[in-house]
Amino acid sequence: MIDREDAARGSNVTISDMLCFALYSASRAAMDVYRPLLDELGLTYPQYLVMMVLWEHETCSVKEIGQILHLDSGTLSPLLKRLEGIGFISRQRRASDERVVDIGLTESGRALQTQASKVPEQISCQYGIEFDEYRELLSRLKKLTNHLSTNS
Amino acid sequence: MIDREDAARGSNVTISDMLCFALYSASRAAMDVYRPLLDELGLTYPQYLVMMVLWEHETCSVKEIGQILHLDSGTLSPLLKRLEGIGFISRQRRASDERVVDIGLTESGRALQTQASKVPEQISCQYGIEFDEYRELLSRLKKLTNHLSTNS
DNA sequence: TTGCATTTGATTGTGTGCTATATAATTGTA
DNA sequence: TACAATTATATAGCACACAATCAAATGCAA
Repeated sequence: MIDREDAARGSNVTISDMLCFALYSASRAAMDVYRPLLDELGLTYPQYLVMMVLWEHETCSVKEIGQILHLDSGTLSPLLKRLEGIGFISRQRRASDERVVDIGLTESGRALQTQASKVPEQISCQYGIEFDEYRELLSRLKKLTNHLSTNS
Repeated sequence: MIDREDAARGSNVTISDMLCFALYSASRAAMDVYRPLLDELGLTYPQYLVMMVLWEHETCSVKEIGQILHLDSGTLSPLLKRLEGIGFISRQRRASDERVVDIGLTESGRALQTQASKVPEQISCQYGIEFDEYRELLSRLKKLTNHLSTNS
């Protein structure tokens, strides 16, 4: 927990001291690195995330995708519609439970994985950090996110 | 730099391995913690950031705010207009260089700082990490952002 | 002095991401 | 069996965030 004294000097906290702002900036900077590579695939970053989920799982419900990516249906429904419109996914109601919409890959969507498989290696050399540090940072971020998401 | 072998197995990279996704999730989780507190101030998170800049600097040009927050004028212009509409800031063209718009605080905007000064202390106990770790993470994130922003 | 290059901010269009709400379907309880 | 509670998804509205473009103003070189 942050030092009580530091917190007490709340009005002296500047933007540089804010972990939230550092996360916000780092997140956008990382997405900036992805953007040109994803532009070549015809995807935005959130669309790429959904494709990553489907390349890994082949088929998911909207709810499952939402749980994996921490996105709610208000965000996912229009996003999935756009991906369907582009032709990378298919959407269909589950016969056994018509509340559920199953999301699957089309042939185009599957084929895109070949090109997309180059993205991680293209990205990895741009982070400029050693693999150990990458793993350490990844681990701390996951822990932080889990904590923030469950302690509200 | 990430291990070449790991990068070569690019198609085996899952979302859990992605630093970018970890940043994206952590950023949104952190903003989720701010939201109820900022709702009480009548501010969104990006608006709060702008107010933080102005509480620190009193007056800034649009360009300066953009540089501090890494936001461009396409994002800032409507955001500042909304803050002006709420009555927390004023906008006015600089007489000596009419390309520049100076952003200042109104009395309401200044007064808001008193309430807002409680936010950091309210937030700090929710991160669930020791102060040393907070500082360490902050430092690594800044380094990463600087690296990503300058090596493209 | 003039004209081109550059800078600053604004606008438009698009894609999220969040909140609130609506609709339809399933589950659970009396 | 019937109805209330719950679940899943979709829609609407709003606030960004980015790209592209435009207009106005300033700076600089010839």
